[in-house]
Amino acid sequence: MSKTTDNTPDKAPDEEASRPSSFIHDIIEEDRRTGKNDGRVQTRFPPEPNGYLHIGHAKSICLNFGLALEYGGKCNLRFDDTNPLKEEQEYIDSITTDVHWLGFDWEDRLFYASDYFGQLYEWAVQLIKAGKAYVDHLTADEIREYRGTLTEPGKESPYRNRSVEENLALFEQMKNGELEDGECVLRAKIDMVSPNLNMRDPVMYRILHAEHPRTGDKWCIYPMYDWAHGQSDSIEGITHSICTLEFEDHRPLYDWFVEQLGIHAPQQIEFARLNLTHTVLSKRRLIRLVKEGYVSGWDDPRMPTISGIRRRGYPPAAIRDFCDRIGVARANSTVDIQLLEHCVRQDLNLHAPRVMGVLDPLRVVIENYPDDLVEEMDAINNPEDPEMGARKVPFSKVLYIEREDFMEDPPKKFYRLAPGREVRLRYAYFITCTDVIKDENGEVIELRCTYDPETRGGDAPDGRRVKATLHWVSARHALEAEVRLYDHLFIDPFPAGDDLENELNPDSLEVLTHCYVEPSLADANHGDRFQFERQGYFNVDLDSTPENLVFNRTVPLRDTWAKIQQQAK
RNA sequence: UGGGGGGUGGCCAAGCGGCAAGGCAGCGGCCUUUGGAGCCGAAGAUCGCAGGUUCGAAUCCUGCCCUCCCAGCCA
Repeated sequence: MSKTTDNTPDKAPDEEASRPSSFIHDIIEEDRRTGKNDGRVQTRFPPEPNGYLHIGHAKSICLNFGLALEYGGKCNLRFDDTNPLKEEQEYIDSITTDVHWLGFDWEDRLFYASDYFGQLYEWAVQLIKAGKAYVDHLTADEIREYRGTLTEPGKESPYRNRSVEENLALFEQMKNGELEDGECVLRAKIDMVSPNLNMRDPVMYRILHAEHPRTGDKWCIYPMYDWAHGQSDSIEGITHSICTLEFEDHRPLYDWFVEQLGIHAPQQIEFARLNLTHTVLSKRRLIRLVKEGYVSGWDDPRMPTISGIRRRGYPPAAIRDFCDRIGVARANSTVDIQLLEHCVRQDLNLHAPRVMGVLDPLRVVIENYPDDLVEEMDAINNPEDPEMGARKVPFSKVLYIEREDFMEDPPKKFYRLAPGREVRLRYAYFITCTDVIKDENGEVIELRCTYDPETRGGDAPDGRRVKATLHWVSARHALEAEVRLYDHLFIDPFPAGDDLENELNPDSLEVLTHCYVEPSLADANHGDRFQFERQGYFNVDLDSTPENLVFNRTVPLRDTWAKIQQQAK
């Protein structure tokens, strides 16, 4: 993969910079101190290929790959593909794309749980021989009944004490496809009265005559998560197997299998998954949004999916920064989405070239400007980074400015253009509004202004000041564009995400047409990110063509004027 | 009313017995050819509650309250 500044995580161990601290770092550092695993750090990111990755996964990805980077270890990418009924190649492809996009590289360590089906089968036979596993012919319903409840102990299956020979023969039949789906399962023989339901003889294998994306029809028995995951970790020499809190109750089982087999024992460590305000991050709800058409797809720029935020224009470095800042802990929490937006702005402020674009155009005619003159004004590409250079922006007699930058009868604190008032056009001239033209409905359709030739570039030789600087675009030279404005998907900061009809923000998407942008944007490519001065950060959408430019508003600039207006209410 | 977790300013989160970091949000001000950015400043915490141990407790002990997870042949 290509390594660019934009896409390379900076986690090299350094002395002074404040290293992230968390209970996981503490565990790892203690392990290194005591020489556990020879001081090695090996992690993995283990997605199930049954959906698209979202910002919550990014937290796990940054954590796992980040720890490996910090401690000179390795992080594998492993697909947990043990359920052919739900998994598809499409998801595998999107996941690898997304992890790479986030800036992480698993080199030659791309693995699949299905790589280990053979080994898992042998180990299962080993457990059967040790009297630690048995084939159970109870139906699914019966197994549930026998499992007991949270407060009542379970009871043992009548098949629990079959002989080793019988179990071996039956398991062989399961593997050979001689039995029907659901006819029986292989179970671990542990403890039916354990207060931890996971220990009440958990199912290890079920029969599924299903085509697997990678192993095809080679297998008709598939391992359950608990049986596959820890053993896969062990095979790969994982030292710290990091997962989310809901697997905490599975840890005793994870440890039990590894101990019975006498194989390398990774340490499972659980952390709290990410929740974000104004959105949902559960796979089920995200699927509904897509399948029921509330959004245009998995990559709709309003979606919290990696593909969605990528299309929206969020830089991967901003996501990484966000993941560093939210920390890792065991307390369930919901992070304010404003922190994510802050990280996006901070990255884009430094890296996005500035351009001018008018979203809601108001025509301005400079009456004392020569009819056919065109001047090329010098504009700085990024005041935060001189290395980004400068460009020329054409100026002429007829311009467009932002409609909201003019008020006929301005309130107190409104510094922008008004009748008789002088303001600066960015990188161009001071202009003064001399007349307001309206249509028959009284709506302002054009402004007449004069300019001061002495102020070329934006400074007055006599030292006089103006209170506002407006962005603008030359009417003759401007490119027409469509601009899509986005807002939070859900109105409520803590949506249940079930009653979509009422919970979704009806204004989460606003499409603006007939916007005008400066001509330099003609060569912009898909994904290119810009700051439209005074408005926000935008990128070129996938739908954009040279004939029909389309921009997404990634995130607006902070807007203190809007705040003042709010306070006035 | 079984088991396993968690409760530190509005939101995250450090802290690991010596006297509550930091970030986001919010609030002032400075600066500014983006009302952006940047800079400066102030404010904000009975550390879930109640006891106890200790010279000293957010940190240790006890009890209580609240909250999250678990009864898939999903992961």
